Amino acid sequence: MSRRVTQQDIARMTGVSQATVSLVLNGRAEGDVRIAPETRERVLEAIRSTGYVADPIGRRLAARHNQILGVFTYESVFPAGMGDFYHPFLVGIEECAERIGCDLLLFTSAPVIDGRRRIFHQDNRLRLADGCVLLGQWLDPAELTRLLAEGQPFVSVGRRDDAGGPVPYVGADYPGATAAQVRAAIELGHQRLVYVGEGPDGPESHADRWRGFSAAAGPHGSRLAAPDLDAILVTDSTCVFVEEYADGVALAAQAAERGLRVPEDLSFVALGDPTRSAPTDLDLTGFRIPRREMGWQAVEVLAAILEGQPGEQRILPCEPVAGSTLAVARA
Amino acid sequence: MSRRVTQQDIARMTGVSQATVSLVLNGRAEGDVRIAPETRERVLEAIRSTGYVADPIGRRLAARHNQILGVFTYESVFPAGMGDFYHPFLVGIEECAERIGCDLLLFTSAPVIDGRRRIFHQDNRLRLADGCVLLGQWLDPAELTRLLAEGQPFVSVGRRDDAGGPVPYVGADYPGATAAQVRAAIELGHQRLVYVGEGPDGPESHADRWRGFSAAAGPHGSRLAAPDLDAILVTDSTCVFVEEYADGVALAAQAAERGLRVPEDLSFVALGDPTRSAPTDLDLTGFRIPRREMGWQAVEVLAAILEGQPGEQRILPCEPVAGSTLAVARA
DNA sequence: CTTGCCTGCTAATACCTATTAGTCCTTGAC
DNA sequence: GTCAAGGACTAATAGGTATTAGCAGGCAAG
Repeated sequence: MSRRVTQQDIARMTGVSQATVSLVLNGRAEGDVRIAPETRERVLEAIRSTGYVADPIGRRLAARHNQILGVFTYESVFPAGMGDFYHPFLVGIEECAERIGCDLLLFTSAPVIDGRRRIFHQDNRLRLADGCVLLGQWLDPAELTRLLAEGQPFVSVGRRDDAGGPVPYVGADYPGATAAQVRAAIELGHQRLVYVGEGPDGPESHADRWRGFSAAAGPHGSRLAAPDLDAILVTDSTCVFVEEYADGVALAAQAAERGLRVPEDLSFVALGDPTRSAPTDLDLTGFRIPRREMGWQAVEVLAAILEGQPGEQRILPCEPVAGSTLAVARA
Repeated sequence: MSRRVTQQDIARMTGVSQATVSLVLNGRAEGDVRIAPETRERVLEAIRSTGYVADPIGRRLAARHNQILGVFTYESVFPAGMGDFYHPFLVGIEECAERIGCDLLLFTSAPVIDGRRRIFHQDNRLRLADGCVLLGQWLDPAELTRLLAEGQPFVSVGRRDDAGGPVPYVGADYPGATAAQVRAAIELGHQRLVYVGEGPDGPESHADRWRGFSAAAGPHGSRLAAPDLDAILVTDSTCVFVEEYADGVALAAQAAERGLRVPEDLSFVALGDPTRSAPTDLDLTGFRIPRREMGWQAVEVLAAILEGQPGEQRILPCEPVAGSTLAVARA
């Protein structure tokens, strides 16, 4: 359990200074500082024989960066109950981090207050990482504002409204993807469309879907906050657009129970992948969120920020899913 | 983008020394060092107004620990192809880390050489964390030996053979769980049992299964390295024990194609959960690896090591799964 | 012999916090 | 008036690395 080997030790062993060891290690022999080849060899030999490796902490302290990217999630990082919705994001994040040679720090220690994690608290550890990726449906605007103000390098996965300035993000084109689905429905003859979900009252991702829906549906569209089949039937709609995949599954099942055929009597479109697990063999029409790609690109954008470039805002397209729950409107 | 606030800044603002700021922050006013309440208040006020938070790097350098646990996996941390076999371990690790207030550092940057990650390489970053959890079917014994020799605090998820000393681990009772399945089969009248897999030639987890199998089956048991149905039929066995769940699924399908009824003509027992994804509606008899619990307890053991206690070796029981592929032996 | 330049290195410092030894001041006891 | 006993701090240091300014010695040109 002997003390760890340091540059100082190597220096003493080879009769040079600690600075020389550092220089040899970093191959900084080009330019203004020179090391004689035989000295270099002696030092390298000592390093080899002791198995010395630089302490990343010291490195970080001196160099001000340490190739660590933080990942902050407002829910559990490894989702148990969320139907693995976040998993693909993490896969993308990991892949890109690996490619650029960064480690990932999961802020699991952030205390959970009122059911969600908080970034800022008395023992804020964000600075441990060079920068960080934020993941979650809803991010506290106050915390975003503060991150921005402090110049903390970060990127949000998912579009965010300005928070005292533009927020760097990699989002999905919910408005475009939603509008495309609405147009498809209209072309199939649907005259009355209903949107089920929080829409403008929800987080950005929900508001975006609603924007796309209302722009494309115009006067043909209406909205219900709760997944209530009776209320839907009252609107006399023929096509239901659900924010939450699981709501779609549940509503379709209810409709079937009442003798309505899906999709002949009532069509369903899901605006994205399931965030809650929804065991079913129903294959809802809708679109796929490019989650892995979003994770990957978020790291890409973060890396660019860390190199001094301005924070980007990217929107990625969603891939349509044909599914089996959208049909020609009933007569 | 101003420089980060340090204790020095707070000290200058309030006209005290950096040491005083540190003392106030750490509430060390008890015992031998005292701070006047009004000074304390001034400092706290400055901290509040600037939003100062301690830099974890400085902390780590000075205090020698930083509440970070490393997670090293020989494969991807977020498994894409592994059928999510590792996911439950990570869930357990995260839960326990959260409980004890630690962050998790995923060593995604470790370079992949010959298809697997290496712990030791020119830029070893293990020291970044207080200790680390090792995850993977096969861990390089040379690396384990070195970790042990260097006194690096670590815990393996999964039993490991000694590597120049006992390795701290949290493993599953594969011998016991396997033996129980064998005894169950024997009680159902099976006379010839065959084990399909690497067994003694594989990693510890496979060798353990084989040990349990051969001890319980005695002369009734034999082993085949490859999942080859013809070879199995040649042995005239009535019950097949597969190391890999996916092999069991494939073999059962082949058997069915040849007109053999499963389990009436041929029984199958899977020795653990699927490591490769195996889409099927077949519910193999066997046992469940307590993966979440193993992850959780690994962190527990690591935490104990970090507090100076000796590294433990724990073996957790596996829960039997009744399934539908084990029946009374054919006459 | 001076000047200047080059080579090969080292001393010093910065980075940020935690801890310990010690200093200065006030107050109370004798 | 002296001494002791706290109280309230601060100075100094450690911890490991990267960087920069600078120094000693040798050599060539003038």
